[in-house]
Amino acid sequence: MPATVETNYSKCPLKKRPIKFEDEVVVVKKDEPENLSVKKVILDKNANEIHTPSTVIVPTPTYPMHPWNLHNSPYIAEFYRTIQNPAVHHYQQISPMRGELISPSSSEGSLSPPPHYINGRSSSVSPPIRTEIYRPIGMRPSEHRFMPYPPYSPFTGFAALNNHQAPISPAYSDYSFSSMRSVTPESNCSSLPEDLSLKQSSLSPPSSDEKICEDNIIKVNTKEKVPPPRYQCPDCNKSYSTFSGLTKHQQFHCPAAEGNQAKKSFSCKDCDKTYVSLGALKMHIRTHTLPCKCTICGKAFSRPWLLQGHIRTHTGEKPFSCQHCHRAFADRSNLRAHLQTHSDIKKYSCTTCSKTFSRMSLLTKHNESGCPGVQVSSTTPYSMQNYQEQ
DNA sequence: CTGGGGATGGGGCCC
DNA sequence: CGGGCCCCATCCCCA
Repeated sequence: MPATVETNYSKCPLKKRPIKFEDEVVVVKKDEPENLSVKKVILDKNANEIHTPSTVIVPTPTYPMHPWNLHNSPYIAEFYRTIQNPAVHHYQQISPMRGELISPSSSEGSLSPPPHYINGRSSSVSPPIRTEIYRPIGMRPSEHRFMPYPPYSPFTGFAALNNHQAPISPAYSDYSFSSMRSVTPESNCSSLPEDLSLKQSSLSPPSSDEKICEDNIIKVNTKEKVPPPRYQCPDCNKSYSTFSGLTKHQQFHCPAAEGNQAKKSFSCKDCDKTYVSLGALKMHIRTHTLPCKCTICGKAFSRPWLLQGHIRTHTGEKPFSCQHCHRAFADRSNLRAHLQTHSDIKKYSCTTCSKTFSRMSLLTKHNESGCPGVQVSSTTPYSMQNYQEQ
């Protein structure tokens, strides 16, 4: 069967993200010859073409069952099968390209993970197409510890197993490969058997609290906790709990790295606004698309919480009340402005006549309307330097 | 004109 | 990376 490359938008839940399919893996149910239904699962031959470290999506209860939900790694695809078909536990894998059996026909049909995914990175050499069994024989779906919650990265977990190291926590919240870490095996647990596939079951990947011992019993170590990793900036030694935090710091904040790298800018195509991050630009684009619509009056807003505040104008809800006069407000900012009216010391003062104002806008008006001591130019906008905060 | 309330926009930060 | 939240700013309106 020739490899085909297909761009398919129709089944992509995100609609805009094409999925490339290259090969099919045909999986035949092995131990029930009377039921030779061939289960076709479309897999990506070369997972790293789709799963760049930044685009890996971890299975969630929301849509773990669809092979087209970008979870089309062999792992996820097999996971999809086992969950969908609780009766099917045993598989053989047949290469559709060569028509040959590519998995050992061990009675349990489980395989060790392909080296292609070791450490979550693809190797330069493409591996044979293989799939994995996650649930051991006889285990009911409800017992399946690889149910897709909490979020679990099959790449990280199996990568660790394959390296004979303690697996990564399924609950680990940072899915990026850069964040992966490993720990050495516990002393009272020997390293993993050379080939997990020869053992009775290939259990679903344990959490970081668990160790696989030689008897394949997963032991939970409640004492030993892997400390959360810190990501340190090599330039200023500031550390961050997430890799993305460090990246942001390096890109935009690190004074030591100033000038080390070109600062990226992201421009809006609908207007001339430019932003330092894609996220900021995306946020701005919402001000054009206004995706949040009020169901009562139809007015549209750029962000959900803006709509929320607007809906309060319909309902009359005022959750923010002044502790001094108990007057209630629908918006926290307006309460804050109101609180200024209770303060003897006004926050904003004119540097020229020393008159104070509760709000910046009032000081602005004061200057624009002609502070007795200042010459206001009609062409010069009011500058922040014209006032002093108290 | 001034002061204040109401409504909304947008950047930044944290999770 | 996105959502939620916070904070600041601004505009409009009214007393």
